[in-house]
Amino acid sequence: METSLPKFDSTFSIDCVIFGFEAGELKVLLIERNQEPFKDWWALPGNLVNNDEGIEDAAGRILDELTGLRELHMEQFHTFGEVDRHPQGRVITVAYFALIRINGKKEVKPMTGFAKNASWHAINDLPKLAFDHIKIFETSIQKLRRRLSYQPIAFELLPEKFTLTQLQLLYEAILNKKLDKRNFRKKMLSYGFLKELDEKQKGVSYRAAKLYKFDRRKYNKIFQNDMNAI
Amino acid sequence: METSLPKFDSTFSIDCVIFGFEAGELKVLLIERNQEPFKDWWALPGNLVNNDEGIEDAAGRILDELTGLRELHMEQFHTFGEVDRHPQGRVITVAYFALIRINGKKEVKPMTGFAKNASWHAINDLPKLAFDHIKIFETSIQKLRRRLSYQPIAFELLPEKFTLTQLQLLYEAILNKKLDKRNFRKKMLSYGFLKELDEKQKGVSYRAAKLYKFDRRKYNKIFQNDMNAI
DNA sequence: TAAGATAGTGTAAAATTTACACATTATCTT
DNA sequence: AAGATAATGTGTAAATTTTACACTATCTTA
Repeated sequence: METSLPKFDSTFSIDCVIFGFEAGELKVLLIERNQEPFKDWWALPGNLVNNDEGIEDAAGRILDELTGLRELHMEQFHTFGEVDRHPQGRVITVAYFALIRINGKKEVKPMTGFAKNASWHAINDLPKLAFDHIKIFETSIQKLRRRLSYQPIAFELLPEKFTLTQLQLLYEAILNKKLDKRNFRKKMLSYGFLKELDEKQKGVSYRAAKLYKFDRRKYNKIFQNDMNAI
Repeated sequence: METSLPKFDSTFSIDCVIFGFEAGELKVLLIERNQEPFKDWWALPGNLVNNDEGIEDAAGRILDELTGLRELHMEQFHTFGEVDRHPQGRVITVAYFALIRINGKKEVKPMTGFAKNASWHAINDLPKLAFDHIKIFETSIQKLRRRLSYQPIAFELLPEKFTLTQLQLLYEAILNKKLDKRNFRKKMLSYGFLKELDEKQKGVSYRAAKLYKFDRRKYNKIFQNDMNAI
């Protein structure tokens, strides 16, 4: 498979680990490759960076092209630069994670022929991945966990209005451990950046929970001197 | 200065923020450039990555060439990829910080003609830096602060045998705030990874302090399940 | 042997974290 | 409409951690 492909000179690419939260599970968006090498394998969405675009811009563009998703929260987390990462030549890859509210957007449509398919996979049940993408994924989850404690990233994964139980389930999914309900709620509310709405959950067949919103303005006020955070 | 220089295609480089601790101050090693652009300016040691070397290796090599330092603790912390970072063309730079025990090695000798000089600068008193190096530096110190709380990096900056006061001064320098002596010592010792030696500080004109060593084996045992750390 | 300089030490109050269980509310079923 | 079902929402006491705070001990030098 790999021997007949042309070699290229040093190139530069971006890979994205796109996280979503659905049905109490943390998921990652993978594409099914439509090109050699690793044709038909699952992979992280990624592509080469153009010479005339900044890497942040490139990350946004690539994400859009491969998944049709735009304007997501994206953060760089590591750069991978081993010489043998790619069978066709030297590729240095800056990895980003992106956070998305899956909501209704369950269906994702690749915008290029590069990927023939894109779908969500539970992080505990990933298929075999192309290149060194499993390593990139593992690094991403470590960084995500770490940042969860000092950046308000959880709210990028939830709908605008959410219940405290949903928030807790998300924390549990990211941290991969159970949390105590009362303590979790007490702590979250104590920060003061959650705004209780006059609205309740709908469409559930049991007592509906109160909805909350993340109040970014308050968050910024509270953590402006930073170096603290959640 | 910049208009007459040739343009190059996209290239890939590494810059290092080299931290040292001396006389109670956190310092950074800068080189004085010997080439355009920014000839005679102070800059972070950095250079292009070769096509046949991994970026970790490149970081080590570049550091060695520009400063004569080897085998330092190095960690990647961010990649800078704006299109206009370099006047001669597009350069994407992976930034590393390196930690060094200044000890006797105060004199640093660049091994290439690329830098005509290298010297230590207190972080609160840096000269004007070439390119976007001040931004890289600022990012590095933020990352360093963050990592101080979950990785045993302080010990990379101290001599093998150190006093608790030295350790505290280092923490204060990195975090840029005063700490309480009794609380600091209590906390540090409570971790259990500092080994008290039967030896005392020498050459001081006052009561000599006990010396301690960082016991990495114990550290690893304590934090093997990690996600906690200091 | 006195002066100078830093090392080394303990405790109480405050704040935070942890552990833990049941009554409430809404829906659904019969 | 009564009961079953399913998740919401709530408080307290104990344990732990963090904070604030000041004096004696030890060594060197003059």
